[in-house]
Amino acid sequence: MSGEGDRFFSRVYALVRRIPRGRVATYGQIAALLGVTRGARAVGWALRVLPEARAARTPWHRVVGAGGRIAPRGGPGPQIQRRRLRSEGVRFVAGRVDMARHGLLG
DNA sequence: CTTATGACTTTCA
DNA sequence: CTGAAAGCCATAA
Repeated sequence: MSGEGDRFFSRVYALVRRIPRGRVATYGQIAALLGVTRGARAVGWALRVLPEARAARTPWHRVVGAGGRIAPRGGPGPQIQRRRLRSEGVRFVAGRVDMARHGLLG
């Protein structure tokens, strides 16, 4: 198979779209769920190039770094992400998402 | 095919 | 706790 639907990026978007409101997943977890144990950076790349059209229906803000850290990057991204998560009831502890409470297994 | 890139992660000092 | 260094991956050029 080699259609766009099989592209790694598309699979990342599809999985991110399944993250429930009020919950978060790490880049590494998403990569692992896609069968790429150490593809965290690739997941980050996928979200970095996330088309604005898809962004509207993709809860990209529910993807955080290991330990619940908001991935630092240029622009207002981090601030927006933090605000959206808080509006969903996600709790932060010491500037990091409380993974024990909002992580995939929490 | 070879390099470069980046919204990562882990390890070590 | 901080920060640097190295490892890893899918893409782009």
